[in-house]
Amino acid sequence: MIPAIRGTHDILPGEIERWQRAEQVVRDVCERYGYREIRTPVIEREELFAKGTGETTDIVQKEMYAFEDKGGERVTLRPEATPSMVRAFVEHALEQRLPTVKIFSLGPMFRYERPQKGRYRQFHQLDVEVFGVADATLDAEVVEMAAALVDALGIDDAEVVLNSVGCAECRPGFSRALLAALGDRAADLCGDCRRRAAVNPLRIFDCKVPSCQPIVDALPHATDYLCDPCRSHFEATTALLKALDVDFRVSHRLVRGLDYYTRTTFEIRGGRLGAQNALLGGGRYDGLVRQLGGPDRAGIGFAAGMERLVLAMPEGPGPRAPDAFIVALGDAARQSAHRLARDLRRAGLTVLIDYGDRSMKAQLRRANRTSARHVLILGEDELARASVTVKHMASGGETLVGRQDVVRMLTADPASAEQPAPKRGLSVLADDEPEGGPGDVEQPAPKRRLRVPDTAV
RNA sequence: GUGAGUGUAGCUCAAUUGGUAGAGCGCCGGACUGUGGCUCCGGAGGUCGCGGGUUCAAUCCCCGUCACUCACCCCA
Repeated sequence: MIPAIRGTHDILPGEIERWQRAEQVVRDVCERYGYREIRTPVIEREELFAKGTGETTDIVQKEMYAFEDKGGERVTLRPEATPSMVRAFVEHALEQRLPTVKIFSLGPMFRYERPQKGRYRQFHQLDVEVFGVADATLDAEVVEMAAALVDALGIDDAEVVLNSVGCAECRPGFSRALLAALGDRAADLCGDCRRRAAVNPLRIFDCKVPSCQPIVDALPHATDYLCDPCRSHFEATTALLKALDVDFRVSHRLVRGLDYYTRTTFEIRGGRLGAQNALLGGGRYDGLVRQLGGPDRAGIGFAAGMERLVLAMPEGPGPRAPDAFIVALGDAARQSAHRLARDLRRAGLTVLIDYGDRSMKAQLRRANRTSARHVLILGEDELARASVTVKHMASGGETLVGRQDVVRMLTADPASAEQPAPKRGLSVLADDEPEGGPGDVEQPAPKRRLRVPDTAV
């Protein structure tokens, strides 16, 4: 056997249903907030992340799948989405095409890290970005949307954490204040923290080493060192968030690991996730577009870890039960059975059938395992009478139905009659008959509701 | 990159103080010549992660290695 690459994983039937549910919710929420989907390549120039994500970050320094391609180009599998989104925004002048540039993307990211719970080498992110809007009302809306997303996924033990890390004007002052406050206690910090103090003092707040905690607790807070514009931006953000009834906690210890963040940063943390408890994280990055060679435009967004969202989501329904399972007995019946399957499928039903010459018992056992609502038995008797035995699995009841009436009988069940609108493009052959087939005693489970696209703008 | 724990049937796990392995679930079949789910009976399925060492003999002991899990780190 050739096993999967470390840190990658297959999403199998049984688990994929959760993913599909998560992706559906994600798309719905994004659409409701006015975001348009874009898809960017998983491979980019290495330079994009060196400049975008930041040369000093661990992501760029040691986690990228970077290599030289056959043309001698330095390329890399993307470790995160934001720089690609910025690139696409600039490269296609999206601000000329969209009224407001609110875009989202869903796809795999790659980081060479040691796998653990909620962390993989190939993982998937939802990425949400807005370009060209500097106003604090957007900061609040983005955070509120992130909270709404988590809520819509049914994750109820999540916590919104907020902070402001200032801007290019005021952050250097804060860094100096940090170092000053540290003073000679810097020597008592752990090795990592001493390294952070030299490279990126803000990250000292991230430390979990117990011996560092008293020192870190005594450090000044970023929000006390904001310049006037940053302060009022933060105040406006928190005020609107309160007005929007978003529960959040301001934590001066929330510092994000990427270099480009300015002003608002936030994170949503969830339970049952182990150490990697950040469901999503993001913030404002007003200098990034320009830094990547674009116009001077504000930016804000967040990325959510799909694996983590799926992990934190409550259990949902399993796969949809098939409408029918066809049992064919004998070679003569088998061809007819496949024609019946085709006709029912054309009418929009989910229909399964067994293959090969298996006993009736074996076929029924398989039918039972698929939770099919009906079993359609087609043997020599039925063939001779041009009919089909329709067995309702839940009750065990059977009726002999004329071959030409089977489609109508199964499509006319009361549950699907409740939803007359859907099945776009499928009903070519189906409902040319009047409603209400032959008296149908069966009471099948209701069909899953089809989603009606929200066309409101 | 560091640390700890774990690798035995498709899945969840036993056992052997060193004598080459079992259960439950699942799968296939039978009891029921064309009727599932329950029950009973039978069957298939294992390089005991991989490599080396010690030994008459290793799934068990030793060394190495790989993988998985969790944590550090980092981050979604």
